Amino acid sequence: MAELSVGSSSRLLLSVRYDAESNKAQMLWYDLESKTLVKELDATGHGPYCLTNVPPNEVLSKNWSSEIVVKCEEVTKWNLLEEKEVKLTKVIVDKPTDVIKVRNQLENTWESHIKYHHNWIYDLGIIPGGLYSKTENTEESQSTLRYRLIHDFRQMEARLKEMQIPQVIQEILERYGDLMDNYRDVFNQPIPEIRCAAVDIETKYDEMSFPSPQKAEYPVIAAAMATNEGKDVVFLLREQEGDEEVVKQLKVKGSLQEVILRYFSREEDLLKSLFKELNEYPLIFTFNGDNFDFAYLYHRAKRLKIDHPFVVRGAGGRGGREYLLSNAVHIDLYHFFSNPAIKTSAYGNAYPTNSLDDIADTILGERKIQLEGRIDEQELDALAIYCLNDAQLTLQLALARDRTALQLMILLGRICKTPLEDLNRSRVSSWIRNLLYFEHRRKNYLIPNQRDIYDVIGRVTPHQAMMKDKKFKGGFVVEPIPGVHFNVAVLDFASLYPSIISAKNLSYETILCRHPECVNNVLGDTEYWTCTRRKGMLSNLLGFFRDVRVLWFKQQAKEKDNPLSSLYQSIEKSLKVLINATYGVMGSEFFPLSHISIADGTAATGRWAIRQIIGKAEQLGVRVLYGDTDSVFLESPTKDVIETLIKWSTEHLGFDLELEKIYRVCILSRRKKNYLGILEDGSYEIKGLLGKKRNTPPFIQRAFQEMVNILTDLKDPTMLPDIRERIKKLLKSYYNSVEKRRIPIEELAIAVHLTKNPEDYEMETPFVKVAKQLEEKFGRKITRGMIIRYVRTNTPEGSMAVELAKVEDIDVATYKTYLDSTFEQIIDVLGISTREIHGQVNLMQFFQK
DNA sequence: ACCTGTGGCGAAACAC
DNA sequence: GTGTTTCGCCAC
Repeated sequence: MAELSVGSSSRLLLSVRYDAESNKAQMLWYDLESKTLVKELDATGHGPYCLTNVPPNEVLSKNWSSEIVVKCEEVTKWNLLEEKEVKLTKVIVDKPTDVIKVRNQLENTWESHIKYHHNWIYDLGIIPGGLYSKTENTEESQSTLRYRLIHDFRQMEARLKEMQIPQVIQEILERYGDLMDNYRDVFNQPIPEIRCAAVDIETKYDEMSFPSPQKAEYPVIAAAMATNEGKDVVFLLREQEGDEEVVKQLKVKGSLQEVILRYFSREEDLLKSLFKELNEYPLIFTFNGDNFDFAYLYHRAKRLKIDHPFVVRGAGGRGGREYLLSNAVHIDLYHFFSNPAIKTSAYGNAYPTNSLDDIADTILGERKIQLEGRIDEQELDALAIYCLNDAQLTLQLALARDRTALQLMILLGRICKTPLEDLNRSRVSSWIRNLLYFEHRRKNYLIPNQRDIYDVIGRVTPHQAMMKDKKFKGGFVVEPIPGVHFNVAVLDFASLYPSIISAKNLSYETILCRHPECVNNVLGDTEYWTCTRRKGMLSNLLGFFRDVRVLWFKQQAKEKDNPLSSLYQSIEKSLKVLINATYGVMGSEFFPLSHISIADGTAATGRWAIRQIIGKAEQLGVRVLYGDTDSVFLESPTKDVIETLIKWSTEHLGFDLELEKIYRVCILSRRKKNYLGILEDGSYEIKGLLGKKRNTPPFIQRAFQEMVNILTDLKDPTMLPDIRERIKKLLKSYYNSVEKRRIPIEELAIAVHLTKNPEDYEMETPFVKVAKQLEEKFGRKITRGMIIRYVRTNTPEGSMAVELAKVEDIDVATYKTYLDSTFEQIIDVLGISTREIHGQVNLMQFFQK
């Protein structure tokens, strides 16, 4: 990254907040020269406001309880829904909370629900995470920001010239000229090195319960700070001796590391020293700091009556509080890594739980240190190593693989105009909302209330009778043709839903529009139509993101010698996250800029498209064996057929169909969303089958794996009898092991991820019973997010926690039925019955005799 | 205050 | 007994 040119007078906008003390928006800059945090208050005189259709004099003549209305201004906005200019009153108030008071007094208000610091960003057109430099001209600084975005797309432009094939980009530029102009600043700014640190603490605790951050009744015994400057500090409580700082070589992760150890006899001094050190770094990472470490430190400091560096935001409750730092930006990586959009789109759902241990294992290949005995009874060195290791893992999570996580956060922040502090704590719907709000403000469009959208479009009844607790119908799943199929081609539509939204011009202001001529522009065979007169904002943005990602960033990211490769990989991933989530948020009742018809119409068009392909394939004489939402599985199609289908799709449907893969062997059971596909090179894909699920006992997973290994030898139908015999033999030995109780307890464990606290379940399932048993027996609080491991037993309760059960307790019959159902999904297709394995003859053999 | 969606399978409890 | 509901986990 060093070669990227950024002047030393540049600053990176780490975050924007509302500062209650000054009643102003506050910028938190990272100064590239001094490498420190610089705070700056808004100097443009911007104030909180909302819009209303009540005329200014009427607003002013209302009997406001105090001096909350500063002034009223007439403003003109474009109403996208109504397609007309509207004159509104901008009611400017003193404090952000006054907006609520105004909203409660006036019948119609707009934009009153937007957080003040977000509103400030939209109004000033600021890019959070962007690189800025101070402007020379201070004349204009009274009313505008004193910074200018650094335009640094020289690299990209040079590259375009060098390649001499800018046609693709040229096409994008022409189609999305306005967006391209506005987003290339966002896409082409480098991400400079930022000084940062990660923090972790340990406390004393009670026999019975996990330390409560709100009570903070036990002393902090250790804190560790790992930095990206090679400086690691551990703060330790050592009551008997005097305070001391030593530099010591400690063995962390198998290697000797130089660590600064600070010993304190008083906890107050430990905390003061930690807080002072926290001030030295502009960017601080924690793993679960909002829910534990920083919450604990905050309450502990209050209890001990010492100054603390925290700024607490949020009301508490289920959403929890946010513990910001007054002189740094606090990023809680737990929020980021547990965010479903990040988890699935950026990390491919790779980590099994959202614990530091599992995420570190998946991303870094390293785990937490396993301690023997209680944390608060360790030798001081062992405690220091344990605590420091957690802090180092946290830092590595943010910085590993070319700073992937940090880059993703900064880029998503830039694209979605969301400050880092908010981005890392909020979900994808907030990001997309902020992005769309910013675009509205940029174009002077009125941001509608959700009610306005429903008033104008009307309350359509989603397309067909719905299943209960579903708002609309989703994808179409083809009834599979069970059997062992050879040479199966899988064709699928490239990002179908985003393509539909883009190609069919779906957006809240274009769907079911009121122009008479648009009524004929229907979506597939649905009742919906979209506008032919104007381009929808959502559709345009999504199309732009998709095209620029596929045509530019994905291509460029592949080139290893490209200095922008790492940045472009992160941009490509950021765009993927947003593209993948857009259809989902459109179907969410909480998303303010949506109407149910957008999601319903998208899914309906998807069903139409896949049915068209199925019809065409059959017309070409090819059997469709299976398909799900955007894919079709074709039985031994010729190259010609595949090419014809792909061409036909582009020409007649307007969607790109692709040959995804060819399975040498594809085993389809009678179940949907369950199959095994073996590719030409012998690698395979298991989808949906029980043998792959995380809550299947390990020994069954292993047995299933062995069966799959046998199946990968399968090349043609003549080999089936041999394969059958090998599988029968394998399964018999597994049933035998279960019967003889030769499987270790650990291998029999069923692992279930709790989605609620045990007391909140309506049904007393085995895992709920076990969770409650564990709470009673060990006095350990079991909470949502934890994993319960249990085995099925002969005891009256029917199940037992793994750590309590013995081999004799195991209910052999239950495990045999588990084996049955896991294997039945594959073997009945092969012509083997479970009864046959159990030593009984099946019907076919009976008649053959 | 916060929150992407629907379709589908299997285990087990619950309702009758 | 059966049918329905709740729950977790997965496909897309």
